[in-house]
Amino acid sequence: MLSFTEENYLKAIYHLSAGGTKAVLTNEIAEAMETKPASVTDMVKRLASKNMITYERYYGVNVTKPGKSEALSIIRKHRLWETFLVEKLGFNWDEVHDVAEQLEHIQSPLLIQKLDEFLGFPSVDPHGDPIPDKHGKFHITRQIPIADSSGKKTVVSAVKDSSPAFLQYLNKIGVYIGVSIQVLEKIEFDRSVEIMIDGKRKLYISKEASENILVTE
Amino acid sequence: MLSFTEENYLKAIYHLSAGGTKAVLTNEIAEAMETKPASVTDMVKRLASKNMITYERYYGVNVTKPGKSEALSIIRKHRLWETFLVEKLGFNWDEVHDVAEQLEHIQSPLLIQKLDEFLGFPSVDPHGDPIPDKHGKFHITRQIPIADSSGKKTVVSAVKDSSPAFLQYLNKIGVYIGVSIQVLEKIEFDRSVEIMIDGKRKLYISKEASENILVTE
DNA sequence: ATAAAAGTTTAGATTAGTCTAAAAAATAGT
DNA sequence: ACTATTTTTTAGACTAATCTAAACTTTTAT
Ligand SMILES: [Mn+2]
Ligand SMILES: [Mn+2]
Ligand SMILES: [Mn+2]
Ligand SMILES: [Mn+2]
Repeated sequence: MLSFTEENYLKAIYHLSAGGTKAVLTNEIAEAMETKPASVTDMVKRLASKNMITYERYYGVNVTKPGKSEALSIIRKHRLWETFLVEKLGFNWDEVHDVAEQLEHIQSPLLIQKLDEFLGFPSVDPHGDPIPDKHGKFHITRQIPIADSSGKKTVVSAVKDSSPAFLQYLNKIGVYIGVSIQVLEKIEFDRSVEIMIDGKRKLYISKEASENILVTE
Repeated sequence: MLSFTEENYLKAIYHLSAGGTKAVLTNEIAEAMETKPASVTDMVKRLASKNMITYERYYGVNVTKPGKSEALSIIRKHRLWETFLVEKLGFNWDEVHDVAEQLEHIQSPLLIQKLDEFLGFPSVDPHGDPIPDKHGKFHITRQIPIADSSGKKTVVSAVKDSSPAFLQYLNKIGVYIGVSIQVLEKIEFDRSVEIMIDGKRKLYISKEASENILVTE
């Protein structure tokens, strides 16, 4: 049984490890968790003693198999709750993250099973992120930033940055999951991109914005 | 901002004070919270310093106006979540309490507003308990144990004990909120009661059981 | 009225999670 | 190869929430 705080650390570590594929450093964790490195050292020892990660002094941590499974369960809950908030309660996609950060810690397998069923076993959350199934499996669809797309008409399938600030900007310019989008021109000077949204609105977006709007290749 | 633990203490104190009407003793709180009296003394000092209760040494605590409002908000959340679990996710009424104990601590006024709306602004939870509105107001319908009812046909409107053990027994004998019920005879020997359920099933229930099945007078 | 019992509080310790400051190890630069 | 910088760890302290054991009030019973 992990505590609330341990769950948050483990999830952050899992994300930083790119799905458990690489070692994660103390300072990275401290930055992600907005705590001090000294606190991280304490916590990684605790998580290591619970076999969620392996820890080697001065080197970093790796997520173990049980750690991955635990992290995926938390991510599953987070994304199911986000889906519930948008699909059933009528939240906007920029309002759900903080509430889901709380809801993801509720302990009840029955609740998650019933919620999943109630939502019709969704495979992606409101930001286009995949929802792991109860065994931690999910489809990794190749998603690329629009700037790297071919220039043909495609469809927005996810956003990389889910911060309210970015999502609210997307609301303003009419970009959402499922909208048609086409890259008309890439400006060499500042790497900004001219796009056509929904086949009718033309506008320029910054390099940063373009890197956070993803389409399926 | 109260912590998770402070919220639980405050709610217990509010319930023990019968809605904020009487003083509550240290040992009562310790028993309700399954902690030791020494821990309660510490906690009531904290809650008093946050103006949720007033505390007088060796005498007990009283819930303040802001304390009542806070407690009612937690109770509102608890009962809305229980209603959600039963009405929308298909939980049985004996499965919801422990999950609601967790969900009641989620902090998001928007969430509760939207949940209330999604549920159609319910006024009672799955156990017949009233749900306070956003201002903490609720209807106190006079509910009495069936044994004290007139002997005419009435309708079960609430249960006093919401423990899984009791609710599962009620499931077994076919008693639920809204079922028709009639007291046929009160046995003098052990105060057990013969009842007619749904106009067709006759059976005996114990004094204890009869005291926990409530009808509207 | 005094002693015994019951109830409550204080004192001191423990654990989780955090911090600052200092020490130690790893890395980079000359 | 040696020094300087960066990164990480340790040591020691703090708060919230808990406990046990001892001390103190209040209540009850003779
Ligand atoms: Mn999120
Ligand atoms: Mn998301
Ligand atoms: Mn309940
Ligand atoms: Mn209830």
